[in-house]
Amino acid sequence: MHVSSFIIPVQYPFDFVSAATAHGWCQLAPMHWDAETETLVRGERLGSGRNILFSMRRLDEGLELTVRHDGEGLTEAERVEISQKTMTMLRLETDFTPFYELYSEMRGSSENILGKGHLLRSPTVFEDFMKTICTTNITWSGTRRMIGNLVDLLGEEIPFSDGARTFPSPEKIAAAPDSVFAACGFGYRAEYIRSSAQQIATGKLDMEAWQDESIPTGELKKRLLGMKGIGPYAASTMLMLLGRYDELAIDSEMKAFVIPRYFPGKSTVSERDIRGVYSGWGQWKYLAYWFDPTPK
DNA sequence: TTCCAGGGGTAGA
DNA sequence: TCTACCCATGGA
Repeated sequence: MHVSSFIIPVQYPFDFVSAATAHGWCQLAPMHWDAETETLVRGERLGSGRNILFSMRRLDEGLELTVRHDGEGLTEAERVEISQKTMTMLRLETDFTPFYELYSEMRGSSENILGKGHLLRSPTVFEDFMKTICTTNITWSGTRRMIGNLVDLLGEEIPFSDGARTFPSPEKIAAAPDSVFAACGFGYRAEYIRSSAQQIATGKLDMEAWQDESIPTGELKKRLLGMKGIGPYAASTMLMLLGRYDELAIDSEMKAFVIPRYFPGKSTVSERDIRGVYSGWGQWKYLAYWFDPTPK
């Protein structure tokens, strides 16, 4: 086993712990958050064909990446690939300054928000899509179970990693037998997962192209809603993961947050009223909700 | 047993 | 555009 370690520069303020843990993605395989060491760990298959386990940790001089792998030392291309995946996962290239400025304007100070906003995402749009499908109409424990099963049953083994695996490719998921889908416990979501993986595996769909910032949000939303299994909630969640924060993903969780704070005494509130709560936040509505400090 | 979860597809108005 | 009904699965 080899352990390689290197540092990638980070522009501060950047709140790494917030980025890694502010939403539940760090609890979904093949990601793992070690709270004690404040380290984010993930299994990954590199373009070179090598399967690695890498972890990231904050240092004053930047983000330290530690990579476990077999065979020879990492090539320069592999280091670049790991760095790029890290940048994607933590949105290190996004400038949240306009959000902090608006936050300061709306709430009087940006002290509590500086460095936050980098909600963790997967290295690929495909992985986030699979995970988003598995958050619909199910408890969070169910989401974790389904994704954990998917990674255990179809992900590739990583040497010297204590059983860690990679997230399976679209091809692997598309080709998996029904028995594996049943064992994952997807329920009726199985056909959505299978068909989207097949569209990618057969080259009919390039989901990674959705990262293109020149696509208008409205157009992106239309494409998302055209996918089986993606409705208003899932489309808005995907838009957030794609770095578009102007839509709210209204689900039972958001209602449970908003109603006692903004509509005390009411048992139900229309989606229109919920949108009204964050209507003044322009391009940053989702983050305004996510980092809303309003007490109950 | 029934209800429902970080909803969505479909049919019918 | 809106509503009723159905959808697998597991936990409460």
